[in-house]
Amino acid sequence: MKIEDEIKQRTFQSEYQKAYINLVFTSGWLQLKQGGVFKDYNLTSPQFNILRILRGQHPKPATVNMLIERMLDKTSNASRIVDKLEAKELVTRKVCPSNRRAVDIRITDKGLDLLTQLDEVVNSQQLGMNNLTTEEATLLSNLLDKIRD
Amino acid sequence: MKIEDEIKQRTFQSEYQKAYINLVFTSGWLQLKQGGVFKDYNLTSPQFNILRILRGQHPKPATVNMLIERMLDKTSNASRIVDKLEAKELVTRKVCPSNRRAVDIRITDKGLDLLTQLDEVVNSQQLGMNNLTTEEATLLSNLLDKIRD
DNA sequence: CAACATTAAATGTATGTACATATATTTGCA
DNA sequence: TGCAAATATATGTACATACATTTAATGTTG
Repeated sequence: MKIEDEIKQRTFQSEYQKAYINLVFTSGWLQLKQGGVFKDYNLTSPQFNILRILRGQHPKPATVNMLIERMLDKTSNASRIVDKLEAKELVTRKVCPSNRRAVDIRITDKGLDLLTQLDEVVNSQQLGMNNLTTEEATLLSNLLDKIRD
Repeated sequence: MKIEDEIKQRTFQSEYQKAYINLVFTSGWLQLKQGGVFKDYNLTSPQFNILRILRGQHPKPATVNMLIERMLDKTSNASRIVDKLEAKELVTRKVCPSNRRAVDIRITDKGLDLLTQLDEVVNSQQLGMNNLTTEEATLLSNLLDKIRD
C-alpha cells in the first residue's frame, strides 16, 4: 500500500519529506511485525538484538560499551536491558578482571538455545521483506547508506 | 558510512537481513537527528506528528481514533500524547456532541504558531536527507511501499 | 425494550528511550 | 606521588511504547 494511503495524507512538501515519513513508518511497521514473534518467546526486540550481539562474541565476553556501539538504537540503555536478560538467566554479568570499571557480559547456554529457536522463526519470514527481490534489497541498503553519509 | 561499519558487523545472513537492519538503524538515526530540533521547542517527535495531523484537519476536529490511524507509529498511545499537548495548551479536547464516546481534538492558535516556527527549521535541513537526489528519494519511497505490499 | 456486543477513549503495568547525573576505577601528567 | 581528567557503568526522571483491562456510550437483536 502506498504511504499516502497508509497515513491518509495526499500530498507531501517534497519527495524528501515523503521518503522520510515512509522510512520511519516502514521501520515501525516491520518492527511491529517482528515484535509479535518475540512476544511468544517472552523477549523484546532490543533484548533480542543484544542477545545476537553476545552470540557473535561468544565465548568471548562483551562489555556494555561494546553493546551500545553495536546496537541498532545507540541511545538506549543497554545496562537496563542487560538487567532484564540477566533476570531471565539468558546472560551473565561479572566484573572484568583486567579493568574493574568494566563488566564482562556473556550469553548463557539457555540464551543460545533460545536464539536457535528464534533464528528459525525469524528466517522463515525473511524479516517481512519477502516482497523485495535480492537486488532490490541491495539497492535499498545502498540508498540508506547514502542518507547517512 | 556503510551499515557494516556502523554496527561493526561484517557479514549478514542475507541481503534481506542487511536491508532490514539498515532500515531500522537509519530510521533511528534520522529520528535522533530530528529529535534535537524538537527538544529546543519542548516537543517530542510523536507530539509534533500529532500536531501536524491536527493542522491538516484544522479547523475541523480530529478524534483519538483518527490520530491513531494516521500516526507513523500506530500502536503508540495517542490518548496520553494528547494529554501532554493539552497541558501545554497546544490542543483542546471536548466531548463530541454527536457521539459522546468520542472526543473532538483541535489544534489551538498557539499550536499553529509553534508549527509555523518548526516548519522552517525542519524544512531547512531537508529532514537530514540532503544526500539523496530527488530521484533517489522517490526510488526509496517506491521500495518501501513495495515492502509493505 | 432489555441484554449483550461493539466502539471510543482512558487507565494500568512493564518495558524501553533520552538525557542528566552519580559512583567507582583508571589514566595522565605536573 | 597525588590529583584532575577520562572512562565504564549504573541510576534517576520524564516521556513513549506495547499491550491488557476498564469505563462509558452506542448499536443490535431476540
